[in-house]
Amino acid sequence: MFNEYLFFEALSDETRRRLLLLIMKQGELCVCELFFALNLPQPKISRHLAVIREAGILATRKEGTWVFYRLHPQLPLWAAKILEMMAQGIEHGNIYHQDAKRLGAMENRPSKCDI
Amino acid sequence: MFNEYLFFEALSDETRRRLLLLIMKQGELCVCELFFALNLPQPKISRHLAVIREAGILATRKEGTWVFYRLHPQLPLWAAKILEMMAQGIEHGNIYHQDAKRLGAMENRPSKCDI
DNA sequence: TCGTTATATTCGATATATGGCATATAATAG
DNA sequence: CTATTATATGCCATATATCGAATATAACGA
Repeated sequence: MFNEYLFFEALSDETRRRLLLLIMKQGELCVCELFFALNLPQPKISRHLAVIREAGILATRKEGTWVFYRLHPQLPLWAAKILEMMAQGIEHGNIYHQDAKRLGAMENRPSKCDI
Repeated sequence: MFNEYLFFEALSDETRRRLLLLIMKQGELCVCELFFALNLPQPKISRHLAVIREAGILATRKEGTWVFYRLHPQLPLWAAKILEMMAQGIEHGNIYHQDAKRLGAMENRPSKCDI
């Protein structure tokens, strides 16, 4: 069940907030897209995603070698609202804009493939 | 100006969430009341309050030797809403109940003195 | 099978946070 | 002034988080 301690811990790191904002904006993203957008070492992305996932905030879906992350469907309402408010409050920061921009410039995105 | 990094950092510690919940519920509390309610060493209370205050979440008012803490009046709306949702999401936990109970049992509370 | 791509994990070093205890400061009363 | 109460801070030990680099795993195609 959902653990408030892990939830707030997950939000306390900027890299994790960057990941969350992108995922929330796009609905679902695979690791390589997040990796490309944030322009950080892949193991770092992977580890931070694991922290968010283990907090119950993200769910995953596998498709071949890709792993897609999305908001967890059973996320408590109050937690979902906090994430919404967080996005609203911070999305105007430069870092988040740059992430979105890089993602937009990415070619051959798995999300956009028709399989 | 308000710093999102410090804001989420402040929410990531349980002692600080306990302090915030009590202050939000009561409107304003002095350190000795929070100290009594949480039943933790006074320096610990003081330092955690400082973290929340330095994050721009709390404002203080001095009255003699007492220092009263309340939500900062210029808290951004999105941040205030996050605090509300946080309270809603976690207030049913045992720890928070016990804090409120101890506070209720405290005698000679500065807040309740007529000066 | 081997090689490639995508993702996750381990390890060890370093940074940051937290805690306890003692002490400092500040305000007030006598 | 001194003593007392309320609050804050300094110092140091310890716990926890984060990082980079290397490596492991997993799925797929040739």
